[in-house]
Amino acid sequence: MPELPDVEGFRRELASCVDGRRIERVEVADAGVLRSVTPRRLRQTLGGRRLAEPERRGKWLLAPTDGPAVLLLHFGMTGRLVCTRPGEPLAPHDRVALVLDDGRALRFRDQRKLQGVWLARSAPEAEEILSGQGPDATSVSRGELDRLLSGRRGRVKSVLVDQAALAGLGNLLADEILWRARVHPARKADRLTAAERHRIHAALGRVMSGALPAGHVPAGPSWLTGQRDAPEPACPRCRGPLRRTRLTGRTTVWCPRCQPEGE
DNA sequence: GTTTCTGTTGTCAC
DNA sequence: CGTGACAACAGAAA
Repeated sequence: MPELPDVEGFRRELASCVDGRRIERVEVADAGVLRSVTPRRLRQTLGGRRLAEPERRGKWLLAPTDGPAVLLLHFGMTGRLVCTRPGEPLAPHDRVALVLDDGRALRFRDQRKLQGVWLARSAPEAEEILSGQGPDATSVSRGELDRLLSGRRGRVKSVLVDQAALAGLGNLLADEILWRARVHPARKADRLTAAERHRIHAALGRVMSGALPAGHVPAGPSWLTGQRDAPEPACPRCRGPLRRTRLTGRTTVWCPRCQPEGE
């Protein structure tokens, strides 16, 4: 699921669910998702507290408590947040539940447990966990992106999905952005022209404004993402066949006509 | 029935 | 810097 827009959706889900409620208790169904905290400390730290306004940073979700501690969530490939009604039975992959004082619960549901739940003792400790991330993809300026791309010798797609360079983009979004910008994903980042870098920045903005309100990468007919899993994927722009290859170990979809390899 | 592959996330060794 | 293995798991493909 989660790339930046999905996490933005989870942020809204968390905010509306927890909304001023007290956490009555914490249930850890599978401690395998706990990363910097024991079940006991999670229960003791969060029990009786309220969560403040949550914030998204790249693919991370931060939920400060009304104490010094900060809850951090990372969803990996299969994680999500759900707000359940009182008495809702535990779903197979519910790993952690924050049960609220009205019986509803915020649940961290995650099949594969590739990432998980962190608990920082303080705001600076939370920042420490996030350090090393590049600027958030929603707010990167044209100049910043220019410098970022110009200074890297790897392929442009690898740079876009590198969280240390730019935070928030994943496999689908990177393909979507490059397709809209008409730039081949395997182009060397430092050999892009200024015009191409500009197009990437513009496409980034358009893709974000389309995906953020939706809370996921849209798969509509005008989106490359809508074609990803089709048996014979066709370019929504030129109708030509899309190609599927592997780049940096990830499936990459692009249009050979709209995104020529050369130049 | 069983094995193999794939995947919206990462890290690590080479 | 790039590539591949791996982590953990389900569902589809072979």
